[in-house]
Amino acid sequence: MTQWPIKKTPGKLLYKVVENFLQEQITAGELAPGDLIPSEPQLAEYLSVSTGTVKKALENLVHQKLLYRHQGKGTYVSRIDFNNSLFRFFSYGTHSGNPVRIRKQTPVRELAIGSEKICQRLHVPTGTEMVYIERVGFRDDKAVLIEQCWWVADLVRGLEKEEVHIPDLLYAVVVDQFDLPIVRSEESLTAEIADQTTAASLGIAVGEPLVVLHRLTYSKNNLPVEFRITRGRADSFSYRTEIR
Amino acid sequence: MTQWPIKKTPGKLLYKVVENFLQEQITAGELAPGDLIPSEPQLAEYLSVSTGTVKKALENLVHQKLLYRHQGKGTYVSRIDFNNSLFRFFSYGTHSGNPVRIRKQTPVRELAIGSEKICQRLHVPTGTEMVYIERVGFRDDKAVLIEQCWWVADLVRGLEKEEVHIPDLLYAVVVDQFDLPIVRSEESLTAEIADQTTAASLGIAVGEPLVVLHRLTYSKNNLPVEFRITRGRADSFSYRTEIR
DNA sequence: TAGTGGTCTAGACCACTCC
DNA sequence: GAGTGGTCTAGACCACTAA
Repeated sequence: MTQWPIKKTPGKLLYKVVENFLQEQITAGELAPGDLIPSEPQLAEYLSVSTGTVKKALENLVHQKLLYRHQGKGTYVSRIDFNNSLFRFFSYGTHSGNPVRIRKQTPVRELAIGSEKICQRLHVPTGTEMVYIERVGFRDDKAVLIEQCWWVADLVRGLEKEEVHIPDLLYAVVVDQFDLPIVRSEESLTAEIADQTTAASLGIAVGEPLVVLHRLTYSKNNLPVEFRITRGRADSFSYRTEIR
Repeated sequence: MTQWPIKKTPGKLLYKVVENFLQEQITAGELAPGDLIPSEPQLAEYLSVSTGTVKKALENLVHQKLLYRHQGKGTYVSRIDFNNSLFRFFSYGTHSGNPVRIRKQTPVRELAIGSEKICQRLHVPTGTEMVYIERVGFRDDKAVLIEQCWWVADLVRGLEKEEVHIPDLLYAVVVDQFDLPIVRSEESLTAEIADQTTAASLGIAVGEPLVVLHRLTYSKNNLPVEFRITRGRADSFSYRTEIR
């Protein structure tokens, strides 16, 4: 974080002012995921408020998962955690609820022109060039899910090339090799039945139920960078919540 | 709340002691949904801690949605809110995201013996008597979802009778007529394809995708009282979240 | 007007981390 | 030992609600 512009209170809540200030720094990319932010007394000094007010603001941001804190170390900007994806509710065999490792292959990676629908999702003009990636997830050598990913090509030039190794977590490459910080994702879940090609890839019958996850991933400044559709067998999916 | 046993600090966090104390009062039913609890200074006095500590405990419980507060009035025990059900992500026609009113009919209500599976879910011996209720949900005179409900018969004697009017929210009857407070529910979501009977009831083809919701509802003292399976058309369901 | 929760401050003391 | 966040206290002041 370059410099800390001192905000004063107009008629707003002080702790909200502190929250908004930090939130803007984060979404704008001034504070990047993993960064250490100034300590409570420092923030209090800079912003001319008491440490109690800073503490309240930080507690709220921690609750929103934008920050995390370590006693004795400091306060850090959170990294996105894809373990929070709805897709971790696929168990694929064991219903124990324990996380299951899915090995991934990448049979298709190529440059392509984005369809109207895909381009709309990514907020780019229809016909924009994309890197299209298709991945298959295996558990115990059995294909259990299929991902289709569209990346805005200008942001990840060369991702389509065979030389670039893609690990299980695709986002790791993008962050490391293309300097494209991944900040957050929006997901939506629904159900479909398997069509001919999906069924063939997953080794199931046409008409079997699938759980379908749409994911739109953003970089800093709310810039959409990837749209992804993941389809998996429904028979081992269950998402749990509690109502109060 | 009858009497307030004064808790002292062993070596635990004070605000956790206050939280646990209130939480126990609530799950045990000493404090019922809708009740007004003592004020901050009163709790601080009774429990021999500062108001700041009480405030922190209450804030945590508010965040857990066990309590809610009104400035100038007081702090209350929350009532369960079924609008938080995963099922409100059915839109049935409009994808606007606005809540849509589903009118309900109750074609089947009878006493029945619970199957092994149902009884296990409700933690009662296999063969326990149940009130079985089947409901159909309509939107614009089109059947869009089907609910099957199993209630432990001993807790709702007479619910199977035609004389008992059942409104759209079944739980209202149970709370009002049978003095059975509803405290919380656990839900799990998955997908299936429509079988013969379900397809017939919903007026769709066999093999169409369904979203299936299992719900286990509890009264006070963590007593399971109802198990429910709801099936609805998948084509207008989508559940959204955000990852950070 | 009295009582409630909501905001904000000031400061003591502790536990943890790093040097 | 210095710096960090975590807990706990004490109290001032404000905004809202009710009688």
